[in-house]
Amino acid sequence: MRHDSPTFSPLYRQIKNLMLNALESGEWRPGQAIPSEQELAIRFSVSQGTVRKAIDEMAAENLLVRKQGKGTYVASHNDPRALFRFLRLVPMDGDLAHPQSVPLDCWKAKAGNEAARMLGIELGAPVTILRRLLRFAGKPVVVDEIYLPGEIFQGLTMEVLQGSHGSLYSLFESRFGVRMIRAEERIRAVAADRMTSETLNVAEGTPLLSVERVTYTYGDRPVEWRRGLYLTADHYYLNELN
Amino acid sequence: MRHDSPTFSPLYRQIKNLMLNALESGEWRPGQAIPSEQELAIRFSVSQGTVRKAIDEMAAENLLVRKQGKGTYVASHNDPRALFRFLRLVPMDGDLAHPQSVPLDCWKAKAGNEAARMLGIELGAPVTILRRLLRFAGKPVVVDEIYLPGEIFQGLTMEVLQGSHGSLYSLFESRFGVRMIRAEERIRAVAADRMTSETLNVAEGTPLLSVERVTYTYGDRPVEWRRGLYLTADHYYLNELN
DNA sequence: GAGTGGTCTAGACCACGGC
DNA sequence: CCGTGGTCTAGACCACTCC
Repeated sequence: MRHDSPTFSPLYRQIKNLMLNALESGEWRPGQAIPSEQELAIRFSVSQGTVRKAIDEMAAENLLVRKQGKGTYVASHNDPRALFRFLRLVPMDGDLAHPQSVPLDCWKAKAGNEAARMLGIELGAPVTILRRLLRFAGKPVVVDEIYLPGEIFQGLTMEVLQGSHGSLYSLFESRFGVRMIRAEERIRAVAADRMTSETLNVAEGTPLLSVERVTYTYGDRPVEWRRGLYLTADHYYLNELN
Repeated sequence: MRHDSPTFSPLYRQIKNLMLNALESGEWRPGQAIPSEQELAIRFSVSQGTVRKAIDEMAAENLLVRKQGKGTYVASHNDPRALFRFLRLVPMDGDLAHPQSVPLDCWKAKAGNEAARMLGIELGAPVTILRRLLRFAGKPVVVDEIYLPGEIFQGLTMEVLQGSHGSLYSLFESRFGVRMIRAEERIRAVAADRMTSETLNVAEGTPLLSVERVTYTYGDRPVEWRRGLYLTADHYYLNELN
């Protein structure tokens, strides 16, 4: 019998979708182990090889992490290895000390034209805006302005930010149940304006990297829009092309 | 019997290495089809599944391209889809016209300190230096200065460059048998100097993206070092974080 | 030793491209 | 219709982790 359906999708991909649902619904939480391949094979009534292929894809997408001899785990931004997955800025003298995040400001507003388009929300819908500074070895290097859909990030305040210690995405994951899984960055070179130059302690007009990022969660839903200005005197943005 | 060897490598990876040799030696050439999975299984005396897993990895690394129903092919920079694999600059108004490469200058020199380090060659070894301009829709947007090991790229002259029509990497592949498979880019923001500002037709001091790239061929051997200056008034550098 | 993921095999069948 | 890659299965055995 031929299979003429134009929407054909192989079994392992259907299994993958079921597993994505388990992640999205919160049945399996970041940091926790998911059931063993054998258990999943029984649960979904397929062979272990088919489950395996589904997990393979999800591991390649950084959704799951396999650990031989232990099990398969839901990826988490609490994992320190995840920090530099989204922050590609590297010190020129390989000083790998973690940057320090300093919240500058946090307020609520209504989505403007651009924010609404980027976040896929209504014009005028509530957004939370956050400004923060990143210090490397004490020196200010990055200023970020971050737009978040107000509905999802209710209760995000300066107090919450100041009480948090890991990365922002780690906080978003733990406190708001939002896991960032993919992002697009648009990079340009700009001159530092007055305000930014003061924050970064450089001359006005200094060339800076402008990094606009849209970040997506499960189902390719955009949940963050941010613009970062990077001082690249002692750092560079590292990108691997494969 | 336990396998205590610390250098254990699974069968499919050994097969992969054999196949990498076939690529490196030129037995299989860019654009051509490699033998079928069944033939390879017989040739290497393993099951088809094991060959499959080797090919899977190489396809994921963009070394091979699978085409269902036809066969598996050696990836080639002649393939138009390969163009934007290494050029991440995108027009702000989605104008997808291919950029035009204009060679400006080409001369031979001896490797300085930095070039020698980046290319992994001796200080003073011969290098070929190439300057070229990239135009998008007629407008100058990128100036590149490209350092190539002279030994590998013997016979690269302005005439050769002007007579070539595809991408540079396409030329390198066809004419010099050098296939670029991976690159690292270090990106910073800089101010346009006098010469660059004239070439790009902008004011001196205009912020530009400085993109330093080291490109590697088989066996992680560096074979190109280049510095590009990108005008990001009407374009941006697009990076996908996964 | 028990349990997990990782490898390898052999065979059946499906989807696709081209003759 | 054939040959190609793509999927799915069932089972054996290996490597790693933890108790």
